[in-house]
Amino acid sequence: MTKRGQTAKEATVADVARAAGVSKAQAARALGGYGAVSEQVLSLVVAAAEQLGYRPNQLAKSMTTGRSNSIGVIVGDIENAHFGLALRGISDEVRDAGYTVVLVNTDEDPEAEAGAVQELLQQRVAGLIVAPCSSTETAHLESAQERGRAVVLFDRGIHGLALDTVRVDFADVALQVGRVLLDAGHRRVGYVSSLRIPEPYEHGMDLGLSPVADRVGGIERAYREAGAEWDASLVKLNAASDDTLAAACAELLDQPEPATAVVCSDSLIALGVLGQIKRRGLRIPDDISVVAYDDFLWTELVEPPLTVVAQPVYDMGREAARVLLRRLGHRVPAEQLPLRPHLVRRASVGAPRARTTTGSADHR
Amino acid sequence: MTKRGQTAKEATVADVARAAGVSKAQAARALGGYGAVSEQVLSLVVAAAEQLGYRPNQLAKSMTTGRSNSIGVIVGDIENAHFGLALRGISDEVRDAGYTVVLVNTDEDPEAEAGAVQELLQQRVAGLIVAPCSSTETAHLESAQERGRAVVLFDRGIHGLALDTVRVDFADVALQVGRVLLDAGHRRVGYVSSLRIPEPYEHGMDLGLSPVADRVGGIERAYREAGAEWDASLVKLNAASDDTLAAACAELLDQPEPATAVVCSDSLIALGVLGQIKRRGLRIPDDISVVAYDDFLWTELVEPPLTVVAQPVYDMGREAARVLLRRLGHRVPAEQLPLRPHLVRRASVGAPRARTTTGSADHR
DNA sequence: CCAGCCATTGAGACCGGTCTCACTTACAGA
DNA sequence: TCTGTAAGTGAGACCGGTCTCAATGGCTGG
Repeated sequence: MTKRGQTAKEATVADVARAAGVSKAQAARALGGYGAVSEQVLSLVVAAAEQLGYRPNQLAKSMTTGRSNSIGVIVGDIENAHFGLALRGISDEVRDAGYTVVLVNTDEDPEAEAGAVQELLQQRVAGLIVAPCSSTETAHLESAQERGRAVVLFDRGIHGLALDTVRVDFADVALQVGRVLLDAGHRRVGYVSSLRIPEPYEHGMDLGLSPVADRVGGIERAYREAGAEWDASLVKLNAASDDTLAAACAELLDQPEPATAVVCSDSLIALGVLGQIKRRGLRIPDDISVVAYDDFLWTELVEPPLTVVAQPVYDMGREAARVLLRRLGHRVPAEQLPLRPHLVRRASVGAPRARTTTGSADHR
Repeated sequence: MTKRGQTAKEATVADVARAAGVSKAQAARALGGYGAVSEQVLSLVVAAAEQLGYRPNQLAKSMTTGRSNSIGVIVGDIENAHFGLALRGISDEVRDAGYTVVLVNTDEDPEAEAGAVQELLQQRVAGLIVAPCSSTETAHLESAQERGRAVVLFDRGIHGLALDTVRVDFADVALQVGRVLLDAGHRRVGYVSSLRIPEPYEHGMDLGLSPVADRVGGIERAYREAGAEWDASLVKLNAASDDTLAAACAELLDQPEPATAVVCSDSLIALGVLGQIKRRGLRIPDDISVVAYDDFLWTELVEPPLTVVAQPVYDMGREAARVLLRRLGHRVPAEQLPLRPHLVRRASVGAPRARTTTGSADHR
């Protein structure tokens, strides 16, 4: 019954044709469900295929047709639940259209990202969904686009690139975040993100179409509109590793005039920041207030529950996949999934501690 | 400079050969780095390739050589940080050997899993790493094995299948967990897992080489050795969705003699169980003790910090990849990564509440 | 009864690489 | 000078599908 040979050669159309006593062309037609095939030939071929355990070779199919059935997904860090969930959305949506997902993790490294694009293009994926780790180094994406490959950007857009981008607009919700902190009385609010940027953040710096731009901009605007002071030096980017994150926290917390509130750009950052806060023995929200982006289950279970900005990550993934599929000529629902973030107020934001103005921190 | 045509035909070896004025065979040799090629031809070809923007077609390469450069990974739920992290390990290890990862999410559905195996086999992946969602339905994995494809099982093994399996041995640590609960005075300890099993759990049921078997077995053994009572009906499997998880929690908590401790099979389950506990207004560890498998950052940040069994998930992923690569004839470090789990005692285990023996729950 | 149309069929080219094989040429050793 | 060896080269088969094209045969309308 079962072949013993380890390198069991797979049966090919030619094998099936031979077994069924018809031409290769006819067997291929019967198997592939195209062209004209008589009942008789059909059943002969189907029986032979069954008997030989024929399984079409997707590689050969892709090669001849030029159409691939896989799409490439490039993310900075699958460990990040944000991407995990998005990936799930992509995967679910794309599967219905008959595609599989080739995943590459870049560790938030632009070079690795460029390499991944190359590799996936060589693998002739039908299209690419990329969560770019840099808003500035984009040559590889442009080149992919130029080669006529469908590319969809996820989360982060890039100015001046005519690439489809799926991202949610954080302007409003970020403004809300700013106001919440402002109203609570905070004047020194930190922002921590893993976004790659060559230099430290400054006022009005172009962060591309990154959500970070929206989010920082929103807070800034809230303060500006209220005529309140806003310190851009408390925006800490490049916190992609444990070390850099720790450094960012140190800069925010271990200074004469520490931040009294910190906004975390995603749940992974939040986890790290929370750890740093805990290590210093600071209490939330008495000593420091915290707001995080992404509403994952655990944010409600920590003490105190975190005030967060919820975003429909799963649907964002689906939407990215839909945009891509559309570009590939598939029929997908025309309406766009509503991708609106909203603020979930819980208990991690409070009034800043009354401090002496002498500038010497009094904790620890 | 850049082609305008959208369907920009990619340059082929033949194109390069023509441009360089050499034969296709020579161009291929120069480009592929095999066979004998003179300096002169080499530079001519390289220049021509450069100029045409030649990019090898991985599909064609795989087809002719029969060697694919992608490996398939099938998991039940990428959303689960456990798999996310493992995937990362796999991805990192495999990339060094020049492979990419094709990922399929099965939603813990055995049928979807079987379909995924088919699909990936048709795509001619070099090998498969599967975290099987069932310990009983395994025909698709056997068949893949029989076809001479390398298959490595992750997390869950299957009795009687000669498949390489990467899993950690939980026997010792599970015994520890059992003793900790026993010593704290618990007599009714629940276990919640998403493992698919046709019927409810019973004493001595064969759960295959699933970690759940180890874990439940360890607790059971601790109680047996101490001559203490152990109620197998408190083992709740099949809790793969929000609903089934809620149902399992209801069965454990909303009964005359509720469980006084609950062990969560993974972090996703723990998140769900914690939510259910919170909803009921129960307090940890006063009203109920909790132990969870997988030590993710958030488990230390909840109140109280969770007592957990830590396992080297990332390394497990790497090890699975290594086993697979070895099977594919690659050289990888011979020693096996040590995959030892250990108990991290934090504050979520305490003594069960003294209860009246009348059997009426007094919470709420 | 014959042209015309259509369903069915097989031969063979093609996709873009790899690789075998035969052939040429250069050079070393005898 | 002759032979043996090795490097360099090109022609063409091959992988496993798809698809074009021409040929065949049955059936219909005039």
